[in-house]
Amino acid sequence: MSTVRTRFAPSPTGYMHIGGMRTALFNWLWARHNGGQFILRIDDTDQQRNIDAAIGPILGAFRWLGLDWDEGVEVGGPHGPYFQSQRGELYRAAAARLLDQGLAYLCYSTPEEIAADRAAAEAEKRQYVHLRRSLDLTESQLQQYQEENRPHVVRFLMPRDEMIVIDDLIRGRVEFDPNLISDPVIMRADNTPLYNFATVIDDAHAEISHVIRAEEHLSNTPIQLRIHEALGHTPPLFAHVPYVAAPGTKEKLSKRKLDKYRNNPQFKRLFDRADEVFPKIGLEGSAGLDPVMVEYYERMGYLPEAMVNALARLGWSLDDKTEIMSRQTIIEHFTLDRVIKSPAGLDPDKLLSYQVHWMGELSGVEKLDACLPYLTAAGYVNDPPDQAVRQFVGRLIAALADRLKVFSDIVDYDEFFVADDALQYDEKAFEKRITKTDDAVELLTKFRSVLETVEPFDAANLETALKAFVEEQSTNMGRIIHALRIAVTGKPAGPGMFDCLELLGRERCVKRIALALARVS
RNA sequence: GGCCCCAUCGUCUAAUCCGGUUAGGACACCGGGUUUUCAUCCCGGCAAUAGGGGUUCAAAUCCCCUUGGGGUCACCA
Repeated sequence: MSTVRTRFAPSPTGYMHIGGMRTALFNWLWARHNGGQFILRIDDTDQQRNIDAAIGPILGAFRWLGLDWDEGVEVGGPHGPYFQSQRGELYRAAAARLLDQGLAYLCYSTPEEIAADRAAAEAEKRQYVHLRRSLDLTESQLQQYQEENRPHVVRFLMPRDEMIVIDDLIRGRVEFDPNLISDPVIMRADNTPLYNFATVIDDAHAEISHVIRAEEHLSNTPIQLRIHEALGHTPPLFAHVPYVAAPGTKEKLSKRKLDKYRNNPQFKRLFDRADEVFPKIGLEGSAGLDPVMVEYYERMGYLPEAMVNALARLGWSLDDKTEIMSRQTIIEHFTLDRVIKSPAGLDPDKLLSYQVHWMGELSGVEKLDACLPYLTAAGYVNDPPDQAVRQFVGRLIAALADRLKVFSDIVDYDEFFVADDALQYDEKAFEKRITKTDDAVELLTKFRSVLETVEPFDAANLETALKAFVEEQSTNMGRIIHALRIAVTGKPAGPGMFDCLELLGRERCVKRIALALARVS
């Protein structure tokens, strides 16, 4: 039994797409499930200028999600280098071999000639297939061209004799007619390789056992299969996973359609949230980080556990009911035969429900450490936060409980950090609960005096005090508690009222009530 | 357009390979309960085999056609 070796080979584009991440995850999962290796290679056949900036966010996404790689960029390994741009010799040698054996040929057809051939075919309503004109060149012509240094590419000579059969691990048996496939260019005129060629060399060289990739590569597979054979490789097994669709659609999720997604009801909420949260923490908003990127979720404060759980469930299931799965559980059960064939739309609501679950597994300290950076970035607390801040935020997080769904939610609770006279009020709620509730002012005024004497000033004791107060005034909780909440926090919703009071402390509560009272008149 | 892939609740999916389920679960939504608010939590409800032909005692499941969606046809990856 040979080892399972999978790979993910992103091009250095500077961002990590959600769909690509899901494909990477499946590769990683399959390797881990089988105790094999996962390789991270960079497909930069086009020379890249700022490679570090271009791969940084990609590696960052892998690290965030905890997808480690056994060989590849940064970690090295026995099959390096792991940048295609540094493997030129390998490709040139392979091309030379193919040329020697007559399995590839120099193609001198100019782009104009090819365009003309294509136009002619179209005019006759015939399917265009590359004409192999250069095969008809005489020995002397070839020699002459070579002496002239005439520009040429190398084309792989597609064997036309039999149907190409792919036994795809996900899609089953798929057949292609080679007579319909043009001889692919494998080396450009500048002697650099094309993807279809480079990937074959690299996969074989790295002894990749399973090529798990997006289904748009299915039509490249017959070519790659034949190139593998021509080179004498045992081809890897192929598994083509469906693409990830935009929420509620069957359309492939694409960064080029961002503007359209702003009108997608589910995505719209994510964009809006980005515009709300990111500027507060010194980022650009949805124009800089959008929900097609993995980084969006990281910056927003989603948990890697939630993301992995959600991504794994996109096109794969464990059984008929298991939804919540840890990384270990997923690794244990992940198999390619349970990957579905049809595209799946990312569902932000479902992602959030996983998030709520995994957030619930965290300890207070873990939440604290994750929330603090948001508060310092927003300027709500000192940087670095001192012990008093840590303690206060820790208590706030405890009071927030399940209300904190993603870490960045913490910046919504500015009322616990701003100066009393800078408190923002929800005007509608203020009006309803204070201005237009006839005895609110009176009750607030009286209860303020009570607050001045409550000792100790903690939630339990405050609750007792308020109950006694309500009884004494022959009123009910509802008459005062809402008014109190608005007066003290400015908002109609939030943590338990008594927790809010305790958190703020006597002095601030008393002052805020006075401030609110002053607003009425 | 050629070639290839796909098709179950609004969404993610189970059951499809190997025909027999009241077509199951989750998210969302709606209703109820818990809660001082919000959030959580608990209970209940709504809701699907794209259409048409076959084969069969029996079809979501096998076959064919139609329709719809998607991918791909580069000196991109």
